[in-house]
Amino acid sequence: MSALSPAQAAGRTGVTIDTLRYYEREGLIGPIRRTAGGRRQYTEDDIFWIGLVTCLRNAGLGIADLREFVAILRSEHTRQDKAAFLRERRAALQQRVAALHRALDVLDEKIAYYS
Amino acid sequence: MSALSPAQAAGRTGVTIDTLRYYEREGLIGPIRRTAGGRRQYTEDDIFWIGLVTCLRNAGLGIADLREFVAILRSEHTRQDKAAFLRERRAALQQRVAALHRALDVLDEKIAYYS
DNA sequence: TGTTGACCTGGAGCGCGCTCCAGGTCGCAG
DNA sequence: CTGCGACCTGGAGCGCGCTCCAGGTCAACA
Repeated sequence: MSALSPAQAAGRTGVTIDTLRYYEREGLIGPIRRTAGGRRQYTEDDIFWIGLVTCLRNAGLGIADLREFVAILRSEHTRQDKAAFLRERRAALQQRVAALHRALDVLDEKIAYYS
Repeated sequence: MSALSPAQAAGRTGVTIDTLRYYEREGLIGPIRRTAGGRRQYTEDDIFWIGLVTCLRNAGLGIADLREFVAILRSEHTRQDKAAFLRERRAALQQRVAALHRALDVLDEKIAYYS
């Protein structure tokens, strides 16, 4: 069973070791399995989940958002509740996409002006 | 000539008075014209520019980005240079759009799973 | 002219999301 | 067994983007 060291996990995910520990403290990932001596051992599942979290972070979700995200997906809520929550988050992201497109339009207008 | 008080400017733009002053200090807007007594008087042009800045802020550009943006547009650079700079910024925003779409895809997958 | 409230300035404070540090532990290589 | 580097913890520090505050000024109105 492949177990990755913190350094390897960091390499695979593009996230620093400190940030990985921070995410774990904040409940965004893990808890990560430990060796007898207390060193973290990341599994492929952990790596996958970290990728998911960073994807959502890159999209602008905050730490608190992600914590709620993780908490709900892991909870005993019904599938319907989970889906509803996800759809709500999805709508929030689409708002951000809309804001981005407004900014692109502004830029395009300026570009046209200077071209 | 319509001159707006700080409170009116804030109301029109949806930005607080403190933030307006902050943006001015940082060189993102203005300098705003003053009365003999030192009070700010915002013009319609100022309001328009503030809208542009907040649009770009909402899209995720940082204060330093905006400062550079303003500096270049106001500079004596050639039209070509300005257009090139704007296109570069545009590309960066599109990267953000792409990141957002990746997150939307992730969410859609989860939604499908729970539906 | 006096009161009142919006405004002024400089600077401190704050929440977020890391990032770094000190002082100690683990575990492999020699 | 020793050395050494990767890892551990708790906590401090930092850059960003505001936000708030104290102490003072301006201007409209009674």
